[in-house]
Amino acid sequence: MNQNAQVSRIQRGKRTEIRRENERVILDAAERVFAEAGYGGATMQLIADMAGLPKANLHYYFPTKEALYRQVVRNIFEIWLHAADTFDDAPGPVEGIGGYIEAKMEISRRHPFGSKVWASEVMHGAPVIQDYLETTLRDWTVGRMAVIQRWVDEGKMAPVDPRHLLYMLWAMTQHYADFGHQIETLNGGHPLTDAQWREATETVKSVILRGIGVV
Amino acid sequence: MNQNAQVSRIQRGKRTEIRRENERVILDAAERVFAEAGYGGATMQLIADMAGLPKANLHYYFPTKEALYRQVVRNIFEIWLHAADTFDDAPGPVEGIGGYIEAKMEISRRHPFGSKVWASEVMHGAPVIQDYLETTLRDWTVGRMAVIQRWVDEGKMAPVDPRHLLYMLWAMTQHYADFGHQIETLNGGHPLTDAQWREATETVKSVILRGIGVV
DNA sequence: AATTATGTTGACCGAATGGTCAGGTTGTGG
DNA sequence: CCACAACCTGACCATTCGGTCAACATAATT
Repeated sequence: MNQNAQVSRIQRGKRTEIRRENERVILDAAERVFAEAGYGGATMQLIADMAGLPKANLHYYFPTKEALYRQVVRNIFEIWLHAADTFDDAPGPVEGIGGYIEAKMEISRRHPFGSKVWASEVMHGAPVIQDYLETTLRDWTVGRMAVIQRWVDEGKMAPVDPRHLLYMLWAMTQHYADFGHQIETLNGGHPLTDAQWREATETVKSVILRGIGVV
Repeated sequence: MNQNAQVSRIQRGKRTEIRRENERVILDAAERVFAEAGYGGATMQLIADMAGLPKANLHYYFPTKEALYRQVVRNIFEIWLHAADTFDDAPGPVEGIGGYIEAKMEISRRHPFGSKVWASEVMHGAPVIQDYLETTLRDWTVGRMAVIQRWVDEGKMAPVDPRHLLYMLWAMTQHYADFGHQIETLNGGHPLTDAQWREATETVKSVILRGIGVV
């Protein structure tokens, strides 16, 4: 019975499980190495070492360095998009934008490597995910801009350009991940504590919400 | 006489002039290539091609790739620091912070490559300019935080955490350089026009200044 | 138990990269 | 005009990198 319980919970064939686990380990290691060294600076050997696997094994699961990188970037992009769920059902800018800031700050904290990979990719001209920018991200942006514009029209917030407001939100929240090293250095070399993260989030929220004329 | 005029204006010895000019050309090309490809992705050959010089000539002026990179980063850092001159003699937050935003937005526009190199360097853990972060930047930051805190104490602005306010300013202004490609893509593939840059600057300024309780 | 499909890995390869160097050219000071 | 110094560069080298492959090990299937 013990065996059955295990099988039904996790093991749907050991093969699939091995594959799932190895892909996860490799992707985690790759995300970190790509973030710390950049695409050009990252080597398959380094990723392999961090994953605890021989290099040839990486090429068994991901045919090329670019394919591996592509998968890492797409994973981040998914997380990134879902942060906007808070936007959709919000009755007004206080909950919508305030919640979005909180969600994105949380992502910066939980996924600093992914955020850096994304930033690096965009900074280098988005060679891999240009199509995503032109389709998914574009649609997403247009949709949220419409929501913000509606709030403006309904007098729920000051008449702020929705596009640049979105850019400001992205910039500030991602800054805490992408420039985390600089922030840490200016914090005496220590990572931000729980309280400091809360402080940062609250400061951003209060300045922005007051800045768009709510509260 | 024509010869004398030229000599007195630019040529203080042709040798020094050649050196100055070549170093400038190399540094410009390097800044661009490092920004677009990252440190690891940049090659001396690529920089040489962009500078229109043979690769061996680069090594004559800059012994190693790292030395060249180091010089590029330091040049950016200098520009970056000078943007805060507006801070010093300002009577209050409207002029001080408003002027700082304008100055940094202008830098993002004029030196997009440099900004990206800086961002890349910090994102990768500042391997080259860590000492600068710990000394120059730290002192700079402490100084400006004091100015902001004084404005708060004098009741000239809302009680906003100076440190996080500075981070917000850096984040938003640099975003327009570092994520310029994303912004351009979302702008239909066209670079921001003069009017759009003004719009961006004004939006950032108005939201922030209102957000810190002035105007 | 035998056969097949999937996973594993050390050894290897061609290409590219950072850097060197010898032998040249050009400017400069005497 | 000469000699020295600064500048220039094609050819070259050692190293490293992404990627391949053959041989092997393990799991699934019949």
